[in-house]
Amino acid sequence: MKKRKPPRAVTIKDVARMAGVSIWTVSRVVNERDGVSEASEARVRQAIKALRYRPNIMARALKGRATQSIGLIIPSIENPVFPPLVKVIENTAAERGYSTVLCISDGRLEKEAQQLELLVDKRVDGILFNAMGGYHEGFEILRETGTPVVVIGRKIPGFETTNVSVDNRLGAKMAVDHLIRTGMRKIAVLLGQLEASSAIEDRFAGYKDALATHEIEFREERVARGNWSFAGGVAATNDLLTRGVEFDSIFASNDSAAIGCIETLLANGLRIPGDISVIGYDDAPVASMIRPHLSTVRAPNALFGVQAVNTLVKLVETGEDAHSEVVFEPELMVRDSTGSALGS
Amino acid sequence: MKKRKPPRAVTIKDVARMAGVSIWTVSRVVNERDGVSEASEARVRQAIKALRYRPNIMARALKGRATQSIGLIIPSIENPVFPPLVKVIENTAAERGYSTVLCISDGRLEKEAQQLELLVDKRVDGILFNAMGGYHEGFEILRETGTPVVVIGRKIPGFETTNVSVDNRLGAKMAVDHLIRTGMRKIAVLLGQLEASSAIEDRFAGYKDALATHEIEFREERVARGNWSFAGGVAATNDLLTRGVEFDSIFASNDSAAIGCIETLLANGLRIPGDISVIGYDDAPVASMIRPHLSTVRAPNALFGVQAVNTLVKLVETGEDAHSEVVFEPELMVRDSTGSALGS
DNA sequence: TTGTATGCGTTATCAA
DNA sequence: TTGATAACGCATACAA
Repeated sequence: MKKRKPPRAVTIKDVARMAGVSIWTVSRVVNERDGVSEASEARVRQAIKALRYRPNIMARALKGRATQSIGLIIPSIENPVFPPLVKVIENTAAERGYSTVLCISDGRLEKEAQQLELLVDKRVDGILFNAMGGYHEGFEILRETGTPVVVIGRKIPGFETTNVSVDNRLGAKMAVDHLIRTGMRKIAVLLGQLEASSAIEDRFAGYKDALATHEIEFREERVARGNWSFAGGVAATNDLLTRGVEFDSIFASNDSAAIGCIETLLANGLRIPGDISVIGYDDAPVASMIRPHLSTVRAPNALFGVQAVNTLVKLVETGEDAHSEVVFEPELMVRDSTGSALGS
Repeated sequence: MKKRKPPRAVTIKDVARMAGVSIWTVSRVVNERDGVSEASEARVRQAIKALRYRPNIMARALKGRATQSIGLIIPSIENPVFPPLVKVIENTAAERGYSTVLCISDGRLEKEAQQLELLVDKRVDGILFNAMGGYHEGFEILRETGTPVVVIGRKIPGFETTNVSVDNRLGAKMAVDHLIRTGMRKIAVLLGQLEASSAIEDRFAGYKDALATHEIEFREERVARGNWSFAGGVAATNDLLTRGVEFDSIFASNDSAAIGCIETLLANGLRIPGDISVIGYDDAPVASMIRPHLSTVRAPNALFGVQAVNTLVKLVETGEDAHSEVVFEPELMVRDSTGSALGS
């Protein structure tokens, strides 16, 4: 069992010694600040290369400078909306010179709080927080330590921060409006568990908005709740079916559930959209992979992620404490799981 | 533009002062080492709580102790195999007390090297490296600095490390064997781009193995290459179709491509598995969401991720430099896109 | 233009 | 059982 050779020991001192200058000079060169003669600079650079010197980020951070890393908290990575978001965030952050510490909260409030604390301890320069929407007293650590945070995807009621979100309520209304435009009237809705995420309730509200706009009566029996997942969609649809609820279309509040829903309807011999129209939410990549191609609502994830990172970086680098808010509008994606608009 | 209040300033000194002891005592208490009287300990704990003291990890790291974080490099997060892997890795790492710095390499060798360097600079305690399989001289930084690394998913030829991988060649052979057992003989294969990943070539080799075992002639014309993605699957299948190649089944070397393939076949009026059998690889969640449910090969991702983290943590904590190797066996998942076995 | 000395928050050494 | 003090590697105020 040979041991690894001890971790690198070449410090700024070694470079200074080799270049025959003081550490002050080396420091200036490394940080690309002027005040160093060209001759010295050249010698320092040479020494740096020869010694393969790399500055110790810990020591820098200890001196009060930034760690050049941000934290990212998301509830899940298996929900297909998140991978594209994570990708664009990691990418944008990297371009801006920050690395990304990933935390997955499983949508549990205490875990969110605990991860927030962890990230603060790790001295990340800022945090991108895709919260479930609930408030936890542990969140106050952000205030106490002054750690910049941008809450993404939705807002946390009662906890004022900078926000970058998508209008879930509007998106849901757009989806249901579309169903109504294609002649549907008996519209069932698939929701996630009550306590899961505030986004769910926003989408529920949008559903009701659409109904109200078109003066369609809301019926509690047309609401089915399950997990926000494929299995949840299957279960909720079966529930609808076995309860003998009358419906001509379904608004599933996320794509995974919508796909489970479609699967179940097809398994029951129903045609889509012939017998039942189905519309999802999120426009996950799968949406255009399944048959029939799923009509859905797209959140502008790329824009969204870039905006979130840029907003956070601005907060970090200016040291400001402004509570701005950006709300993106979703976009309706009409594909094959819903009929075409009537008349009009 | 109000500025944020300056970051927390409560240090070990403040605690010592408040508790009326020296920093030595506080340090011992914080690190749960003995040699402190109960009376002192109680006072210190009280002060810690009152002051909301939290140790500065940077200072600790500077003193040579670990950063309690690991780096994770993956080529993509949008390929559906990775989210479950990332999840289990983040989770296991967190349980072991490590946070995860995520880097997405886009499958580019230079980016892999650059991210390796970044992670080393960030002083992560170890790196989980899902490499594309190619070698880059930048990898040597791991050697130079003695940073523990576990290469996961596949091996890097010519770069000896600790490895946790899945036998891609065997998995591919299992898939094609299954096709053959169900009576198929004219088996086409969908591959990713040549330079993309060594896993692709391993799976290609497994395909040839199966053919050879059953004394079926290998025909170059039955090979189609595209991106390892839905779009790639569509393109490759169209290629096969327009070239008029004869085939009774397709082995798509990943699930996304398989789904693109199925989409294309169905769009061309072919029945699955009636006319053409299709088998994928990876058992991504989508595999069981589409119709027909996709037969595929599953890599034991959960086990795999746990094993990878544990192996890395062991390397980190023991300081050993052993080059072990663990190879997991894949599992055949027979679903509805292939026929049932004949005779036997 | 360059060097010296100090401090950042910890842990570890060595006395007391 | 404790305390004072020296590193750790770097940035910087102050001197030269």
